[in-house]
Amino acid sequence: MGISDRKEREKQEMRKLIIGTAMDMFIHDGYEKTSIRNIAEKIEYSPATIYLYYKDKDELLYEVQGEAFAELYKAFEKEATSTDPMEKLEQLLHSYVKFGFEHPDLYDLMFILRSPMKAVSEDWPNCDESFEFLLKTITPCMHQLRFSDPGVASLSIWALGHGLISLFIRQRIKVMHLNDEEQRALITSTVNEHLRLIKK
Amino acid sequence: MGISDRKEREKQEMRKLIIGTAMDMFIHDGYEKTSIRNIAEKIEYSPATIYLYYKDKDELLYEVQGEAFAELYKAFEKEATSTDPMEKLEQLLHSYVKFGFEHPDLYDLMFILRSPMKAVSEDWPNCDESFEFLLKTITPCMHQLRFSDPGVASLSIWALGHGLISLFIRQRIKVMHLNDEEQRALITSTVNEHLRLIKK
DNA sequence: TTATTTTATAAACAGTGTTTAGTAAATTTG
DNA sequence: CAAATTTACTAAACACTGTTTATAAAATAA
Repeated sequence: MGISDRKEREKQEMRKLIIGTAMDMFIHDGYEKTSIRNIAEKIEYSPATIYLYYKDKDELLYEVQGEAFAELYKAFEKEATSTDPMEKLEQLLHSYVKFGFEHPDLYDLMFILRSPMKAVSEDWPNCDESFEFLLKTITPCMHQLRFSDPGVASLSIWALGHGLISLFIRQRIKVMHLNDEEQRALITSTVNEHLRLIKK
Repeated sequence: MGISDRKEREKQEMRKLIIGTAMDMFIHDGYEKTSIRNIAEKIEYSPATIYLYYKDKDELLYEVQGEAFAELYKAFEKEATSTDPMEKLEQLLHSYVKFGFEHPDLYDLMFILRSPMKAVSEDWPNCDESFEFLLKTITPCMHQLRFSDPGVASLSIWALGHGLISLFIRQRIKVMHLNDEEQRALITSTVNEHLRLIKK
């Protein structure tokens, strides 16, 4: 069965080539502005070929989201390393916001873009891990936090971070009449204030 | 000048017909799924006619956003009426979240959708008023809040509310494995907790 | 009534996601 | 090895999209 092994390998390589290229183009030009035809052109295949490996553009987004969630998790592992539970929680939130600042297009496609149908009906690939990281970081902090419920605590922290980044990325903070640098500084201040407020 | 008066009046009526229809369709089917052709068909004009009254689809969104921001402001005026500053602030945040729950498609187009170019270069119509409402509600509360800066205070409250609603609307809270009703309840709890935390 | 301006549209352009029918190459079978 | 079959790929088409242009009809001005 050497031939079917190689064929399977080649199939997986082709899939990797497609989503790798898709991810690059999503980051550079955004999801909506990246067309199947553009992706096909870059990998020097016909547009129809992509449909032999992926059901539709939605599935392409779904797969790229999986890669992106894995990258976020890696950032968490690298940056939220403190042995002190509270400090680790602070590092985690800062890591999340930093990810949004440094990879706005990835963040967009992970948390702002309309969910692909596959993600709604099934599960998000590598997304649970990141949320688990938050939950497991919060748990040992609960006695030092002004929350009684871990669900409320985690959602409060996540929503604040997400709210700040998504308002920034989609340029809604414009109503505050600040320039880019001032906006980033204000967001960082607000994150720090929130971390202060939730502490007992 | 009676004729040009009537013409101006007719022009404004046509504009109202177009954005009124556009708004209805944006709410029912969403911005992306509503096409200029669909709008034209509904008002029984050719697609090209719409371009005599509005520059492009972006401008249509910009105008509808204006209407939507005005509606949000009206909701604020109706629901945040307390004479007690702190209570008024609580009413305001609850009004904001309620607006998101009750008009998810409007909320989407106001705060989540990519900004129209016109809104980036110029100003958002009727958006400043709503943010001003928040600022003016917060100002007399400052001495009772655990914030020193009104900018941080207003952004913290806005970002939390927006974070919760946008994660809900774009179905990201799915990772917490709760049903729709549980999600709404958790969001309301988190709002109440935040209001408790920011108080001195 | 004629000339001019205004208003509306049919048709086209360049793009999109996706499907279908057909071809050429690789593999399996006799 | 040759024939049959499966696999991999693509050209072309379908049904859309936002937008522009050239043209016709209606309303107004001269």
